Amino acid sequence: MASDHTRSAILAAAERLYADRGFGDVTLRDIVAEAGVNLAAVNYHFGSKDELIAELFVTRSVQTNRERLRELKAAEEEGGGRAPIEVILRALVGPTLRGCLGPENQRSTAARFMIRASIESVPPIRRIKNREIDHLRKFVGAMRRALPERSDVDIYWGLNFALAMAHHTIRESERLTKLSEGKCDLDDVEDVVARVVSVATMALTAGKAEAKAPARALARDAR
Amino acid sequence: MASDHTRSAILAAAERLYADRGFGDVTLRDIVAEAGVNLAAVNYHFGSKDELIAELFVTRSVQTNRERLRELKAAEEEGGGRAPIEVILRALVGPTLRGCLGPENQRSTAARFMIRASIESVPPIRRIKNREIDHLRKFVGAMRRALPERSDVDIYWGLNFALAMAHHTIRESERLTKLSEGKCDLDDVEDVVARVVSVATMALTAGKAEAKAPARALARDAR
DNA sequence: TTGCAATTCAAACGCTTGTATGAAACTATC
DNA sequence: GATAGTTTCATACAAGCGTTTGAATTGCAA
Repeated sequence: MASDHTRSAILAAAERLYADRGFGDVTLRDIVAEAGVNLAAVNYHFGSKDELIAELFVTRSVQTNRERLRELKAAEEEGGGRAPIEVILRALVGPTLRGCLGPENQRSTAARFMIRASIESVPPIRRIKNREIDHLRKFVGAMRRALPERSDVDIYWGLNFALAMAHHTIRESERLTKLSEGKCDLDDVEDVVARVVSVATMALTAGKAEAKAPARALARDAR
Repeated sequence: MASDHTRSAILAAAERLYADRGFGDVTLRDIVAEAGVNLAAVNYHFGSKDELIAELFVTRSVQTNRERLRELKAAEEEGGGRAPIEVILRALVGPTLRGCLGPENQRSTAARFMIRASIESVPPIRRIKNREIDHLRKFVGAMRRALPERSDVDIYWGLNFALAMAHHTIRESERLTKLSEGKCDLDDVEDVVARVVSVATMALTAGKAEAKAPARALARDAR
């Protein structure tokens, strides 16, 4: 089994290069040069380039998913099997946003890699994302419990919009910064989380009893 | 100038192939075979592969942008220089959604091409999207006029979330259908538009006077 | 130390890609 | 109907890619 040195050097180099330059123009030769290993090592240890990318993405996304479920479970246990919708939504989008946003200079390689994965979406990554549905169903279940009078259709749309706001904000963070001339502070991650959760909560609760508080205001003072 | 036959045959074939199989695995040789023209014709008429892709995307996106601005202008003129926020948002997301969603079997090649462009985002397309900011500023202006008491930051976030919901729904329409086991009807485009507009309106008006109507209901019967 | 499996290595393979070339075939003008 | 300009064509090019090969090296167990 040796020391795994070569294997992890490849993983680290690949993640760094993909994060910096995207999947499109990073070749295996770039990766092995950065890692200081032989070209054939990639195929020896991973089988193929796609499997290398897949392993990188799987590693990072199970981390995020685990964090999501941890928050969800904690919230539901605290509430005796039923968590408030805001907290569920926060468990859904919080880990992703925290993992990908934040001050650029202190953004981890992993974070930058996941942003790339979100923007470019190469085949091996897409294949993995398609298997994420079971994971999302757990959130659907929790949301149903939190909003028993809401129709399934509304639940699905609410979930879709929550993910939409989180992922799009990550993907287009640069554009939003430019459009707003810096007025939208994407480094204040908790403010972003609060905004997304607030809007998603409104989407899910509008029309019945109206969200307890204006929701925005209460989420706001994290700032 | 001849008949332009070759040029447009290439454009049509390229759009069709990209729409069907994505940018990743369509080569120039595939395109010229489909178009029934010579390989060198692409470089003769377009200069390079990237310029061909760029021309395809520019053509389609100026169509969408023109439609957006037409709706926006009509609404503002009708309201004497100030349109209701719902109508502005509808002008923003309506054309895109109508252009990309709808029953799959009657979805135009152009629509499927734009969905691909939204998912895969190759370099020449990304370059063009980055120049879209000026276009968005016109909507920022309209939104400011509609909601003069709202801060710029809130306006930008509202715009961001509206685009997020529209684009993400397009990108992930397949996943949403699968997750909801068909309960979310993505072929009912006007319902999707109404949902996005409704949520975005709430996001932009929450905390002050509360959106006049549940917004959803009134937008609903467009169908 | 010997033997064996795991790992590393340089080199090459085979294929595909976008692009360039220069001759041939048109088209229209005078 | 010769001429000039445009467009098409077969073909080749050069580069880059992921992958494979088989020999060399290493590390560990007997």
